[in-house]
Amino acid sequence: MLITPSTSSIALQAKLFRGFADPSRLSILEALRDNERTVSDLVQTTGLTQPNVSNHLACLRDCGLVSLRQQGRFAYYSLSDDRVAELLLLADELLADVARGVYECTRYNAPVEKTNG
Amino acid sequence: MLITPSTSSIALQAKLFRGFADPSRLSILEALRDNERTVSDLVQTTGLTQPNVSNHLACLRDCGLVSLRQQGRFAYYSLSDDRVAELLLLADELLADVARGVYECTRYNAPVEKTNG
DNA sequence: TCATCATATCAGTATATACTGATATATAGT
DNA sequence: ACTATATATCAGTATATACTGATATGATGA
Repeated sequence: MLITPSTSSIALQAKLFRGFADPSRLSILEALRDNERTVSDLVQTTGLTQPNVSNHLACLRDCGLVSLRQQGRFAYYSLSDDRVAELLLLADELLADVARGVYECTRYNAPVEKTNG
Repeated sequence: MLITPSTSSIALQAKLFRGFADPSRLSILEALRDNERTVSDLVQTTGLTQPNVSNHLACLRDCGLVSLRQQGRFAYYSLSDDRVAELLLLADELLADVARGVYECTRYNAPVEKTNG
């Protein structure tokens, strides 16, 4: 896209939203909504592989959405800011009204989800 | 990722956030924040090509983030819900505090931006 | 030191998707 | 009907990135 004076802040915002724009990262964020969790906690909760969870956590951390508290062998992750949960909540509410539209949005599908086999 | 009872709502939310998670779509949403706009308006404002703008608008519309009012040859687009603007605002505020982290997030780059040439 | 556990990182692959250029559709004016 | 204008759609390409399996790192305990 064209580069304008305000482009960089737009790009930043897009990056921020990309933190939320993936089912795996979202399920991690959801799991962190009430409690801090270890990586293996999150692996159990989300069903993702451990490297995958770690990778998403690194992204979320780089982007400032989650914080890390290291204790011995364990890495405790938590939401870094109340507004992360607020954004999730607001999205929930918006979704309640536009859900039908989102359901029918076939233009950009979520990544294909593999069933066992 | 693993499919659980709550997966589908997570997937929906991820789709919703993907509407916001692209610089081009964000600049369109920003342009719509105060006024409804025609497609060619948006082409001018964003510097994107017309097919590209139309494509993003179709996505945003399918996902319920923008509304269309057709009038003759012109298509007037606007934000479909106040909460879309609210989400943008909340992200702005969050960004103000985590901007440094987002800047340094090299894990997932924004799509390469082409300069003239 | 050796084994185990928790987590992070790496290489490679497959897929999703943002973009362009060409073209189709539709409306308005002459 | 013809032209111009506004927008949508299509085919094709390039890139970003989510994922897996293997491996590295680092802490704990025997």
